[in-house]
Amino acid sequence: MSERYNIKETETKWRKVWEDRKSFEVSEDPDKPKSYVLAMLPYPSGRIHVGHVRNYTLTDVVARYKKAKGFNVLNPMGWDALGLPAENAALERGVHPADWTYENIAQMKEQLLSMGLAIDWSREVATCDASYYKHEQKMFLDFYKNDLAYRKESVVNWDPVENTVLANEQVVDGKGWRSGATVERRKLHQWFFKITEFADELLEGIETLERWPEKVRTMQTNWIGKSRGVRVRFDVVGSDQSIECFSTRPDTMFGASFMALAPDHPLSKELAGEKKGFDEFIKQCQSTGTSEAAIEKAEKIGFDTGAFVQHPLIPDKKLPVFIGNFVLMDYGTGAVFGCPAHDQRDLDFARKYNLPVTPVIKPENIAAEDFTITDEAYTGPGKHYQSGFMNGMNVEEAKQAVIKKFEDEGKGVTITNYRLRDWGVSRQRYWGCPIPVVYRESDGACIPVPDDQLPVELPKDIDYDAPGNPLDRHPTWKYTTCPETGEPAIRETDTCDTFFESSWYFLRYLDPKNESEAFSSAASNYWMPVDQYIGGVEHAVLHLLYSRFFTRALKKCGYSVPDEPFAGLFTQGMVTHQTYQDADGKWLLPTEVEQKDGKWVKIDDGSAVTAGAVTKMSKSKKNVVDPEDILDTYGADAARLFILSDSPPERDLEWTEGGIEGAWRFINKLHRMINDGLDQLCPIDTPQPKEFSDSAMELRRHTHQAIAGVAEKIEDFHMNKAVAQIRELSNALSSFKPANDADKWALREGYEALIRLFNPMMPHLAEELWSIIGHITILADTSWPEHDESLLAADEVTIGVQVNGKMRATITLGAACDQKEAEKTALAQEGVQRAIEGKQVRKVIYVPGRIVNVVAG
RNA sequence: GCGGCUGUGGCGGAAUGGUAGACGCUGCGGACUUAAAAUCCGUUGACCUUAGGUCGUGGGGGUUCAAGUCCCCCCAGCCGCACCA
Repeated sequence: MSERYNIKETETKWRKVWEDRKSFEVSEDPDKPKSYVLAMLPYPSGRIHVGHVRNYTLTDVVARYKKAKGFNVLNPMGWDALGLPAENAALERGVHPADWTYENIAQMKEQLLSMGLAIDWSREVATCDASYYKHEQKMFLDFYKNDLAYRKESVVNWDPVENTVLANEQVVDGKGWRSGATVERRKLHQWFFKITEFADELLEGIETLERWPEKVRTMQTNWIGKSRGVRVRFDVVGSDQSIECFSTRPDTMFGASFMALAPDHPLSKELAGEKKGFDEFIKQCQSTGTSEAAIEKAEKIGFDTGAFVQHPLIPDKKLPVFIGNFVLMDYGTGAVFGCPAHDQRDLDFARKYNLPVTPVIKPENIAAEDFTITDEAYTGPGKHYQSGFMNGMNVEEAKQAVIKKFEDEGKGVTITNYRLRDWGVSRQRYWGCPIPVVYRESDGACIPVPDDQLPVELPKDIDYDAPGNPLDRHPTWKYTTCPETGEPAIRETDTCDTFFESSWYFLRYLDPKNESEAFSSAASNYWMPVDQYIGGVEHAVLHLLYSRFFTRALKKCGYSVPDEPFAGLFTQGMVTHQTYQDADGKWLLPTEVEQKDGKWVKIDDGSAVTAGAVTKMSKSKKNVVDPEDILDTYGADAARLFILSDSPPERDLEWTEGGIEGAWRFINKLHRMINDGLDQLCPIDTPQPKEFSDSAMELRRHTHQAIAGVAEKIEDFHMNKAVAQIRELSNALSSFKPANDADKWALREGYEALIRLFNPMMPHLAEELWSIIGHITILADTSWPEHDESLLAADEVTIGVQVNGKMRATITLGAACDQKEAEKTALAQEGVQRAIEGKQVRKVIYVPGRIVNVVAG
């Protein structure tokens, strides 16, 4: 009997071997195909969570598999180390953000190391190192010089809890994405990146991202929000003012019955500011919440300014001008014309304020006199009528015609409107990358810090005793001189949004020791783009859109990068866990409860516990497990196996004790099976026998099917199915009892394949067993096994026999069996005979290897 | 409201239009043991007393020799976007 598998000792041993041999360190090798496999870099919070374990396990399977398949695999790791939590720790505990961050990195690195990941740690990067953000500052200045970064005063999203500005992408339902505080609007001088310059390219690029999830592509498309339309000028009656409207449906112009301005439209106040009730109305608009629920319920209300605009196409028609709470200043021009017959919102508004409803498009099969609009706007296709020169045209023709008329008469222009806004990057925080510009005191000129003075480093000595940005209060840091004139100057005290760092880190990994430039063209040309990127879907628009902007922006500045940074993207599901509450409703940790006689109780006092919903692991609900405990108790391989085996990677994974124990049992079983079965294997390197028994051939078929199947499943990210097939093969191997030397050869072939197949999932165990069965090489350097195509198909197959589509029997036929014989065999079956009794066989359908269906009636 | 995804045993989940439930978890029975753990063997969709059947992939229609899979119409859950002109 073999000794029990000593997980800790064995796993540590193999990690040491990989480390000593630098198994996963790579360099550019033009003779080998490359594969850049990347996991989203973690924020160094101090401890890894199960979501990280899932992310890195998936990445590791791909990396190890690709390596075995002969690719030169780059699989790096680093730390997204700038950001708010470090400053909060500083505030709460008085530790310096840098110290806190580097300690966390050290701790988390230990934890990651214990997972046995095939990472090239020589390329490790921490974004808070000046050696990292130095290059970032250079990029900032390159953007500035190429007109991709600019500074302007603008209304910004101010998070009152984090005391900083947020980008539009970071505001969710009117609340800060991290703090949850209701965002305020403030006017500040801010730095922006001109992401809108690439709006069209970013949109078109989405088409090329064939290996991205459809969901993410849709989200980005919606976020960019392109719409084609026309901007039309309406002259205000009795004034020399005019108002511009954006419309995607200018063809409905003849049905226009009012105009609505945004409450904060400059003309709103000018046209109606003196009117009674104006101030109250504006106040009412502002008090409407921005939450989904508030918008859903918010009634469309308007305020009649009393002013009119001239209809641009109908000389004697004037439209009343309202201020509408539903009109957004941020979108289009902040003014819309209302065509109630063909827009539901306009119809609701028109009914409320008794405005005319004039239909101008009707379905073709209805006569004009029979077509009326009651409480539902008509938005379908049809022909125009009551529309002057557009009469008889369909929607598309009418659009063309009216746009041409506007353009000819100089009343309007075709424009493309985007929802996407430029990316505001200024943050009033200390723990970020300093924006490398100074402002000359004499004239306020904005002067870039010259390259040779980079990096602009953060000062070490800061205090958090007062609210606000410590950089701004620092006694000396911001006082400097103008690099051009030597006059006194003030440094920019805003730092960059931390999404800056994550927008290009995958390029720094390519060349992390390079001091003179962010990365060399040679490295970029060899490794880029990332072949497989893996991470959470929560970055669908933020990080993933910013990175796509970055490659384009860098390219424009002369850097050697492809347009698209990530050729393949995989978004993993969340890790969930059951929740537990005690009698008082207090949340309990999974480690505080146990199941006794089918009921959940508290371990310390046996009191009753309510087991609740299975939800995403969260600290507030305490339904978390600490990966370190798991790695410590069951080892890395068991944790990795469980994470891969239960759920498809794109779906949510429920973490269960039973699941991790099941994985652990399988690992022990494999170890036992091979240790106990060593004497049933032929010696290593025995030549292949010429003859095999039927049972050995069957075993070999299992083996070769698994080799082909597992590879295919890993490539398709069906890791759960790959694990299932590995288990099937192991079942086949463990029940095989060799009776002769050829059998022993077949069994060794199976074991060797098995070990190589599960190596990407359980690399420690795989190395151990590989060595136990006699190899002196290591698996990390061993190629993927090759399958023999001729062994995949069986000589005989068992197929079902249906009568009128219902299963009645199964028969075993030779692989080459023809229709006639199949028919004969099928009809001879007792069950088939019973089913066709008294009926006439009309037809027999035979699909070789699949089915026989007897049609009788 | 718009867009997307999902719906299969007690549970997680498998099924190029062709034997529904692979693989695993749980449960049940048994072996080993003084006993337990571990391990091993058997069994585990529902219903009909059995031979053998019947029913079963959220619901309803349809196409087909054959539908979990394709088409149409619903329902439920999750996610994203949203007064977007």
